[in-house]
Amino acid sequence: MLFVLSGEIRTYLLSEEGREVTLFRLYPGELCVLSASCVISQITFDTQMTAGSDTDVLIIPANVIAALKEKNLYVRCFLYELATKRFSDVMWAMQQIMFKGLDRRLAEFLLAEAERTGSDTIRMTHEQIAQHISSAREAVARMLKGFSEDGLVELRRGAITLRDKNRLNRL
Amino acid sequence: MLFVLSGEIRTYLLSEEGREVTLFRLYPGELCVLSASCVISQITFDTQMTAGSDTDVLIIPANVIAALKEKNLYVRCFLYELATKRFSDVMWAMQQIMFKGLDRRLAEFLLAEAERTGSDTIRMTHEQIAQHISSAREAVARMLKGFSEDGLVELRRGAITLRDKNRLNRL
DNA sequence: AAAGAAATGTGACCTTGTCACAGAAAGAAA
DNA sequence: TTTCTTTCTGTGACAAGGTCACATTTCTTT
Repeated sequence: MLFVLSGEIRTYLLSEEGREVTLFRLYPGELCVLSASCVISQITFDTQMTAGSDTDVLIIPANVIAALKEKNLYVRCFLYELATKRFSDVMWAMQQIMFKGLDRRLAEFLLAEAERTGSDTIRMTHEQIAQHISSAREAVARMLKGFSEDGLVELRRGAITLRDKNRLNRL
Repeated sequence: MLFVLSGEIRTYLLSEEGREVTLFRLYPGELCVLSASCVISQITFDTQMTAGSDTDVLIIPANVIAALKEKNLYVRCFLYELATKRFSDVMWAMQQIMFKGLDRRLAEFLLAEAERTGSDTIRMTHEQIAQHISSAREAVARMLKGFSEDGLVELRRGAITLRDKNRLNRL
């Protein structure tokens, strides 16, 4: 089981062909049980995790968790509760991917990133953005170009500056 | 909270525009907590349910569940455990939808239905099949036509008969 | 039979993912 | 600085599958 101290962890599904679907991201202070699928038998799927930046994590070994889970009902309950919380995160991602067009997803992501980092300039490559919104690099590049032509954003290599947040919001 | 006595319940997400994404199906003897999102605060998304055939269900009122959950830790744990089980179901559906082509999804669905009902003739409309595999009726119709031209299935109004399960499996 | 409803067929179009490169910008090595 | 290499980004062609708008067909009901 993981506890994030610093940095950022992205959790995603990986298909046989190598396609990725991002489920959620973990930030400092967050705890995640999906890596403990060996302990929680109800979790029958596999997920991948990768650090988006330099990251410190505490790893609690599976056998420790398993022992605690057997001994203490509160721990057991807590673990399931955590899993259920992630369930909701995943459902949010699923609705985004299934129901919203790429333009909205991209706009929402850019706005959320600006909010999170406290800066209107997002230092990320198209590739990274594509991973986060579960799309393809080329599609993101084309969409960003469109945004840029509409004066919504300004593009530089490795960075995107938001120029008109209101109109981005209106998508 | 729902307990299915007979029939079949389909649980799905509904978008603002009316698109549906099927999450899982419930059969007799199964219990589902997603309808109890008011009781389990970690569940922050909404789902829809619809009966696929005449169905009998036991409905356990939210306040009963809520009371039990507060009083008894085992009950609380059990509820979260159920939610986690559904989490896995949903992840399975998600992988199907995101990673597999329509041909495979359709073939797998037909084979699974034949298995489940014990008959090689599946009595369903294209519309219903499309709902179950979260696709569009027209796409299913076209794909079935292809299958039929390849001699994999035989089509009649309201029913599909599997003619070559081996080749369907090989998709 | 006739009318109506339900199921299916079809073509056109749009979005987005995929593939295959080409060009540009930044860093590293010389 | 020049050159080489890596990392980004841009672009066109294509395919899958969802959407829309109807046309047809088949079944039910009256």
